[in-house]
Parts: sequence; C-alpha cells; structure tokens
Amino acid sequence: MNNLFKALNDETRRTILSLLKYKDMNAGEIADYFSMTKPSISHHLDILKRADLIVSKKEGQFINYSINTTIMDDLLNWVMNFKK
Amino acid sequence: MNNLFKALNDETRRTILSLLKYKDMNAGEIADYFSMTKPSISHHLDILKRADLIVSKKEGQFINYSINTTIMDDLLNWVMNFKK
DNA sequence: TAGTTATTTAGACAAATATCTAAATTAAAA
DNA sequence: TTTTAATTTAGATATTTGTCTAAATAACTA
Repeated sequence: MNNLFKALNDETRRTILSLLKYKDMNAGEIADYFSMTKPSISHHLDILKRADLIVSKKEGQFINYSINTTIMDDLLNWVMNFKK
Repeated sequence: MNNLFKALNDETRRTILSLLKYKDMNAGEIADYFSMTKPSISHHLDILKRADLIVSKKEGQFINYSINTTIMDDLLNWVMNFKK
C-alpha cells in the first residue's frame, strides 16, 4: 500500500495514468505531453512501475507503457473499508 | 485531490484513520497509540484535517477527533474512473 | 561501421516532509 | 490564583522527493 499511495501522491504521475487510460504510449510520447525533461518523466514512470500501476514492454527502440488497473482494486478495497 | 493523496501518503496517518474508524478519540489517546511525540501526532492530525479526512471538536481541555468518511467518496470516484 | 534516436542511469541540488525539543495556549483542579 | 494537564505552535534538523544536466545504453539507419 505504501508504494501505491506514494505513486499516486504526485499530479504528474496521476496525469500519466489518465493518459494511459485511453491508450498505450511510449516514453517519448508521454514526455512530450509535459513541459519537463525526459529523465524526469522516466523517473515518474519508474515510480509508477514500482507501484505496479503501469507495465512496460520494450518494442524495438521504444518502450511502451500501459496502465494496470488491477492494482486499483487494492485501493478500492482500502477505501471501501472506510465506507463500512 | 492533492491534499487528499498527500494526507494518505503516510503510514501513521493511515493508521490514525483506521483507529478513528472504530471510535472517536482525543489527541492524547491517539498519541498514546504511537511511539512518537505528541507534537508529531498533532502535525499529522493537522494534515488529515486539512484534507477533510477528520474533524475536530474541542471538549473542555480535550480535542476530540472523528473521521469524515464522505471525503472518501472523492477518492472512490477517482479510482472508479480507472475501472471504466 | 558510424551516426542518430529513444530511453534510462547517475549525480547534484533545492524544496518538501517527518520528526524532535522547547515554548505558548487553554482549560481544569487544588 | 497557582499549578497541573492537554494540545498546539515554533523552530531546528535529517531525510525524502522532484527536477535538472550530463553520461550511458540500446537499437535503428545510412
């Protein structure tokens, strides 16, 4: 749960997730969306990956990222616990 | 959303929430539960309050804290957006 | 093979965060 | 009214975090 909450505690990372919700993107496409350097975005992708919120797959010289919504179930369950 | 995710991104604060889930507690009772100074706990309570996750009510020399689960709905909706 | 492109890794640095001790505030009790 | 108790505020400090530039890695292209 720690990694999950940590990953979600950043606006840039939450935006990345909402981008990937609509379609898979490679690292460069994601970086182009932000006014931030590629290394910074790479770092955010790493944190999202560590939280299992996204999955990466190398395709040629590109690295494709896609969202993993199953991990959201953990969060869903956590929240539901407070709604009785 | 920022304040909410920030507040939840800490094990101590999440534990405080799960304590308050069962019964209201005053600041001292909450602090007694942890091996941490009262000022530190007071700071955590402040962050939870700013995120509207808890509510405080002064009763005599005590300050009673209770959970506000309605704010969890925001989080619930946010998560649901990813589960389509 | 040499050069270009996509991405990450490494290292530095400023800002944010969690914690502490000491002091201030507020209310009850003696 | 003086003291005690509950809690917060203030200020200090070490750690974590987000961002950057420069360098490294890996794969495509001419």
